[in-house]
Amino acid sequence: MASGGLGLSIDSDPNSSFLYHKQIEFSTLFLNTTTPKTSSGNLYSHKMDTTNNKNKNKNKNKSPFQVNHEISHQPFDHEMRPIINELDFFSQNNNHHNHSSASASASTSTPPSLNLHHHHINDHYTDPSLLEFKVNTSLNLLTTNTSNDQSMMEEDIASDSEDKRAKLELVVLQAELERMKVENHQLRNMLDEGNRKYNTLQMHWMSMVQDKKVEDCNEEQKQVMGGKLDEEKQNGNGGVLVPRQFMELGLPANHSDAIDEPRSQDQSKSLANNNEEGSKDEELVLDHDKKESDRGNERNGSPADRVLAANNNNNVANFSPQTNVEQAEATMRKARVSVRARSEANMINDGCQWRKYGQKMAKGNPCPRAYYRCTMALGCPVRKQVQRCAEDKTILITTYEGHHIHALPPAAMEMVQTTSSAARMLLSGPMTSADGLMNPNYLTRAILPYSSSIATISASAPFPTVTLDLTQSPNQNQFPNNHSNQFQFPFPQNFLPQVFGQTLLNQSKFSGLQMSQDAANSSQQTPQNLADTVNAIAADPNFTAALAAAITSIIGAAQPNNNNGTSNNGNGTIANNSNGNVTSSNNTNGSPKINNPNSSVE
DNA sequence: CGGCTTTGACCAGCGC
DNA sequence: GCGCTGGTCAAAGCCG
Ligand SMILES: [Zn+2]
Repeated sequence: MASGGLGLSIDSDPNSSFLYHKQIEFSTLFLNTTTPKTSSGNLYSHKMDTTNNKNKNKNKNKSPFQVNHEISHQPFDHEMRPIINELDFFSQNNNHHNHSSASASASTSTPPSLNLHHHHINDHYTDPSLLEFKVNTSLNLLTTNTSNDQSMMEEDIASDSEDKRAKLELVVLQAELERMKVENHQLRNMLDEGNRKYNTLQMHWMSMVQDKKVEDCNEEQKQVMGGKLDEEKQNGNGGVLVPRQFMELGLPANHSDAIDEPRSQDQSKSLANNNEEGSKDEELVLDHDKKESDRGNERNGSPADRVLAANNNNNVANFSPQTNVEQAEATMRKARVSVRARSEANMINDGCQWRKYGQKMAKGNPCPRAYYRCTMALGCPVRKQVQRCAEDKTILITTYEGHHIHALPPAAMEMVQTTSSAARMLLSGPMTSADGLMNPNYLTRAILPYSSSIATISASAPFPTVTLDLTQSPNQNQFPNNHSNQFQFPFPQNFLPQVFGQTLLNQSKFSGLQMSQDAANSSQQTPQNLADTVNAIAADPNFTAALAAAITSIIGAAQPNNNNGTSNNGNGTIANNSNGNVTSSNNTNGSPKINNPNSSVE
């Protein structure tokens, strides 16, 4: 609506913004005025005369050079009118040369004096003296009230033209404002794009470095406990399926795949940072015995527990020196995936068969919490808790824990993929180093693209938990108070991620499920190792801190407001609405299948 | 009768 | 040590 709307083609270049145009003109102007006796300097003086009487009067009393110099600086201060004149001038020139139609419209609406001057300038462009003379003449005509009718008419025309110009300027400014907005938006997009690419490269680099480090660690571990590894392999091959799984869980050395490397690195890193390595190892062993083995030894009632006990005993007997493995195992078994979904039914149909083994009244929730155990395979250690949300009883919260030892039906796969995507995004998502180091209850958040799911991950010990919220739209503002902590972040595809991915739920063990994000690593890694590593990673504050530091270094520049070191709550949230780099295969539709089991949660 | 649910009891962890 | 809470067990009962 701006250019040409009033018959004047102010901006000859529709793609360029007004301000940019102005700046370019300014630079040209300044350069010209710094050079004495240049024709362009007089040109500006002349242009001022045509539009500004005050300047025109001033110009009369000054030498051409002074006038030119003074006026040339006015646009730099605040006055926009000279700028437009200048633009107008050049646009007319451009129009003359490039756009005959536009120049025609401009000439029709331009006062005769303007055209006259313009032509004079063009005609005598190379003669400063003549030009100056013309300028003075023009001044007299416009500013002095002579009895010349023609001068009166020109004055009226000039006043009319000023009104038009004022309107035109307003319109032009508005248009330019719009252009600026659009351009600003485009620049932002470019910046985001650049940041995203940079992040991806950074993540890739980190993963490569990490892999290399962990390979070294694995080699060392193999040298230390080579015999035990063979023993472990024998158990895994000849034993029952269930024990083998747990052996895999706790035995990264069995698989020198890259997936084990992050954990080893993390732990080696943590150990290196800890001066009390020996005592820490002992604590880890004891803790593991207490938490896992003792339970199994004392409770041999259920087959699952017997399996747990057997595995724990094996692990302890075989790998008590290998605290890394045990720590990872203990951590992994505690990793959880929580799914929130609206359901009138009492349980989400996740494709598995469950047997209820307990029910308790949870604190702060009038609805009881039901405990289920997977019965699809004998000894499957997977358990889940089902509970209705206290605030909204239509929301069913299902929390999974453990890893299936059997193939899963398609219905379960959907849940797996959805949750995996969420976990992958969350793990690969950013967090500040401060969050990772200072806040044990680190929480991040992601909005799954192409789905109405919002996922959060809490790395709080001892249960790293991924929460997939299927009840809300990503558009909803769930954390109005945390906008300052939210920023876009693209998820790298090849970082650890694919990892967590399969993981916490790990429903895909032995199922041959391929993550959509099949990086070369994932194809080489066993799902169990993925799960193992992911859980260890999620629970390892050192790793999360390192990851956070790296990511923060990237994001910090783009998001200065992101408080790296001043996060004062443990729930600093990070929102991701990136829809670019996450190749999520999840087809979540926000309405998981519901069945009507006999069990009752309420 | 087998599988499942119900439900009270038990245990461990944690904070005071 | 005590109480609270979460998690689990297992006997009893229900159901197809
Ligand atoms: Zn299972």
